[in-house]
Amino acid sequence: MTDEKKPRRRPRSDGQRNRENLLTVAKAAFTAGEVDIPLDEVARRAGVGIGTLYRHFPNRDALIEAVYRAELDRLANAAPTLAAQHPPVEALRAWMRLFVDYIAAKQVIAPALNGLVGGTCALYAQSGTILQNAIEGLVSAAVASGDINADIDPLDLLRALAGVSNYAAGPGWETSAKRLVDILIAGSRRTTP
Amino acid sequence: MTDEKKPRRRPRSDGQRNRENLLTVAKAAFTAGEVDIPLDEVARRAGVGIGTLYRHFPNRDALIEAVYRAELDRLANAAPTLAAQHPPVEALRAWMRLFVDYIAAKQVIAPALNGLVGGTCALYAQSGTILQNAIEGLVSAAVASGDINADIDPLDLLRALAGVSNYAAGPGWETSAKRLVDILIAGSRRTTP
DNA sequence: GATATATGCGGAGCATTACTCCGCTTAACA
DNA sequence: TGTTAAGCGGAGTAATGCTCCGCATATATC
Repeated sequence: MTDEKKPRRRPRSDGQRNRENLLTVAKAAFTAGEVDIPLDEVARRAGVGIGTLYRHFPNRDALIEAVYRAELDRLANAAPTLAAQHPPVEALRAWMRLFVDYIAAKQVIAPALNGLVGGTCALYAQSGTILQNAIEGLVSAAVASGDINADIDPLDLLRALAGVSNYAAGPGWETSAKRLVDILIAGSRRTTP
Repeated sequence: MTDEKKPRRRPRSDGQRNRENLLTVAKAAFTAGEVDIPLDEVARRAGVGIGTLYRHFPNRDALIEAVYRAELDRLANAAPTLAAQHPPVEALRAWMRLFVDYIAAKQVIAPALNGLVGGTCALYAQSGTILQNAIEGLVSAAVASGDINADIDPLDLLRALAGVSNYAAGPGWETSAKRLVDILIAGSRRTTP
């Protein structure tokens, strides 16, 4: 049934190079706040035709997802490291702060999510899974150690943070977001009977 | 300096009626999840020309803001009532839950915010002020009564809730959001020394 | 090297949609 | 009932997402 044909040829080198160029240009544009940049313009800056762009990324969302996938991976990969270095609750706190830092520094994830969540939730669902797994590991460890409540849904924490990042604006935003991290942690703590 | 000319005539009745129709249709569409509905279609459903739509609402954002302004007002107006009926912390909790209910029932605020926050933050800033005032009143009362921490920024709570509403999806969302309310309240509580 | 061919390139062209412009209509006022 | 300006309507414009298909070229074979 699964008639997967092994590719007979190696992928063409120029194809991969163009793909890289497109991702680089798109990431730069999104980071600079040009979330609504016309795709023609992305193709032009990358020095390829519009057709090439659409072959690599069948629509706008696909391009955006590809750009952020790498970023999200890096964020997710930090989770195990932190878990190894800190006690559970502090690892969770550290990761959440890292999340904030990440958004603050790059200002990349938030604006992109905005344009997407409305239409195709699929993107968020797919990319989000990576982050979900990351935070779930941290939370379950903290639950196991008895530090935080068992009925915490890790996704709730993630959603709250992502939400705050949406409205990131003004200079005081970052400290405000970190305050929220502390509130969330405190609110998740197991009420010592 | 303020050369405000008193309008010489009363506004035309059909003008107001058309405006109402447009708002009604737009609200219905947005509530039904058709956030990306073409404006021509809105005009058509309202039985007016596209030109009429654009005279009343110079662009898409203006229409969306007008639709939600009324909703937000109702939400904000509930705050004083709740404050009169409950002790401070419970009033705050009740209002936050109401916020969630509101979004859950209407599914109106969230998808609209999505399409907007990215581009023009002005809308959120303007409409948001209404909600900001509402929650600030509740929070400061709870601070005054000594129930919650003084360094809580009401906006943080609001942002977290709004954020969760952005990713509202799936059946279990509402209960999840209410759990978050409790987490936020618990995390805001003054640590009794 | 030379040849064959699949893989990838490129941009003209189509469809959709936000927004404008201006002549016509009609409600408000005398 | 006549005058007038506020308001109506939709054809038209510009911008943008996306498709299609002939052409170019990197890869594999001899």
